[in-house]
Amino acid sequence: MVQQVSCNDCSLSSICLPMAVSSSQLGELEEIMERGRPLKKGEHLYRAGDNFVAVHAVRTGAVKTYALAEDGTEQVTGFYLPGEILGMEGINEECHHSSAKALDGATVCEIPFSRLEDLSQRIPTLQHHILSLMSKELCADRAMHLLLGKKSADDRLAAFLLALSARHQRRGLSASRFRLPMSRYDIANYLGLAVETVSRIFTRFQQQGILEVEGREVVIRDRDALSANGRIQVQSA
Amino acid sequence: MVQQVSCNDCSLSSICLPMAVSSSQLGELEEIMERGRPLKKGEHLYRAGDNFVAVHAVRTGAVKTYALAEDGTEQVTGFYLPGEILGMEGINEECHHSSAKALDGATVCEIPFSRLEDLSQRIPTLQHHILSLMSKELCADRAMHLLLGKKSADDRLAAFLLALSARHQRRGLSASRFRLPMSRYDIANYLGLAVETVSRIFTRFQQQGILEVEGREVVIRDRDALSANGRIQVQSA
DNA sequence: CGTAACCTTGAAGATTCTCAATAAGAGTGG
DNA sequence: CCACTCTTATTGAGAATCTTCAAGGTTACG
Repeated sequence: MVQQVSCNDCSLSSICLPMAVSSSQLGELEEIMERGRPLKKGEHLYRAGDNFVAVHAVRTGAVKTYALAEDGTEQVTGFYLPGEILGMEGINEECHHSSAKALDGATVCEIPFSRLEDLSQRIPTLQHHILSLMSKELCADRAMHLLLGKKSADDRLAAFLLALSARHQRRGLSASRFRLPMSRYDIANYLGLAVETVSRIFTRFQQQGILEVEGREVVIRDRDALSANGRIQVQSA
Repeated sequence: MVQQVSCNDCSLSSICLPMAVSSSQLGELEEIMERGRPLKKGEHLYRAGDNFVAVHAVRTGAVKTYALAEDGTEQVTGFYLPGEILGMEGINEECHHSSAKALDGATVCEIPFSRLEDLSQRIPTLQHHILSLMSKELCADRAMHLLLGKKSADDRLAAFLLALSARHQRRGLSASRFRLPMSRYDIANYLGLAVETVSRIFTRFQQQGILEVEGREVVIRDRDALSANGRIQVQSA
């Protein structure tokens, strides 16, 4: 039932793992990964506590990762779009520390980690790419730390939308018009805000002509104004 | 001027990079690293924008990392204690995305990254250890995301102190009595709070008999009460 | 010993949250 | 295909945590 599409035929190959290996070595990578595993909306890719055996590349759809606080409340820790790799937080301890769940439907490629490690041992560019990927996640986490620690609700939502926009563009899609794969609840949760706050800001951004919003469809009409959130914290005196 | 102390003689070897290599391979690791570089209080180890050439292991003292927002305000993103490795967020892009500065005095070992990568290519356990280290940082970042997104000021400070306590214990030091290497300002900044808030909570924790605080000296008197912050968010109905 | 950085405490103010109610949408089953 | 329900989204008003502003006190260090 799993579609055995070659990485070569995948539109994401240029931004996904294959970008790190030469075409002659691609076969080795393809050999270890299981491609095209389909997930229904809400289905788990893995749960916190599961044995860590593989990292995953999103092929279609979107996936969110989340952790549960001691009191059972959920904290969304990330959203993953096509071409992006998730699950690397499990390497240490060999079990997952968060859960991953499909938003809408999704398909993912599964890459057994121990075999990926072996392969990295033989392919320096692959080793470097994996370190690089993790480093990029660290950078994103630091940016998130700043966002949550210092920025207003407006700034957080603006930054979130701009980041999504950039990730769409990376895939060759429109940077100014896209569909949010996640609910307002997930956005709010991710940004450390209440749903109501997020909803109000969407409304206000629309009134200000910064966005056009219709449900989960978003059009960025004034990118500069959106970027201004967060930049002009204090008008230089 | 640089002390050439062998990793073998370093009390941190069991929790630092050497733990990932066999004693026969330790020489190779020691060969590439520069040991014991001393830093004065406030001195930078690297700055955002610097070329990324090496990761650093703290040997003595403490180091903080921080990023600057567009408006120039600082966001402290981490504190690093002896035996801990910092700087890996620079791998991607080959330049540092944050700055690192010594709190009090500190000494650090510098490990040129390209040579560490080469070495990892030949020593599987080292490769795994580095991935593991980064994975651990990712986990910590996710925990931070939860802390900043969902937890009260009390919970944040409590979690911070407990984490510090655990890191002290890991080095064989007292888990209940230690000195904070950073200022209230840095703590507040790191936790996304105002200094005044942190100061007030220290005072209150002391009044409640949870802590004894005298300047930067802290004694944890009631660990359970401290852990309770964050656990008992909602008393189960 | 003086200056500067750091820390504490109080009171007012603000952003964001919670509570509450309504509306819109998606999925389900008769 | 429509009624029903559950989830998702929007909007308003009051409440709360935390921040900002202000001032005094303490510690560190040249």
